[in-house]
Amino acid sequence: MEAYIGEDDPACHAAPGPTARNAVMYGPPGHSYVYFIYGMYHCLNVVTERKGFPAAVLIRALEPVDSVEKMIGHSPRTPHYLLLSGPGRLCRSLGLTTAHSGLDLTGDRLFVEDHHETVSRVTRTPRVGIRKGADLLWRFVDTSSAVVSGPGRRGAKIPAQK
DNA sequence: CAGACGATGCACT
DNA sequence: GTGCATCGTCTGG
Repeated sequence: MEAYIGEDDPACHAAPGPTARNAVMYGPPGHSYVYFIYGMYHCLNVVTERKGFPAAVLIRALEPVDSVEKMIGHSPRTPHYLLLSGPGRLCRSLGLTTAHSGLDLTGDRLFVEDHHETVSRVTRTPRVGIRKGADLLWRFVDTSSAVVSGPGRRGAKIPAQK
């Protein structure tokens, strides 16, 4: 995941100030922010800060635990171990679009569950795919999960699918 | 209203 | 390693 924090973060969608697109980032935390990029991909974010302060974390990868067949249906040509690896693929495999933006993630349409799992090791790296703000180490990788997303992650090792 | 560009992924060399 | 697909959003006129 990657953090995008406030109007002072040059890579944050809220850097230009409030617009129609980033409005949800100014809303209450715990809500989804899905945006459309490069004419063909969507990216999923979670709004993290209080209402009025624009910040969110971009979800770059998740570990598939269920409904893998459905994901394959959305991404027929994607190798199974990469279904949720990469923000664009992740949204495509889950069928997420801008129609899923602004949803309460404690609701029942799109939500986050607490399974009381802990991450043993987290590595900080520069954020991927941006020009501005590239010096900030605001990308956080679960080192225990070998699925690593983003350009230049060549040779990333993938854990066995369950 | 036109033009530039991007928090990407994938095919191809 | 390079290039391209493809379009919503923002900026400037």
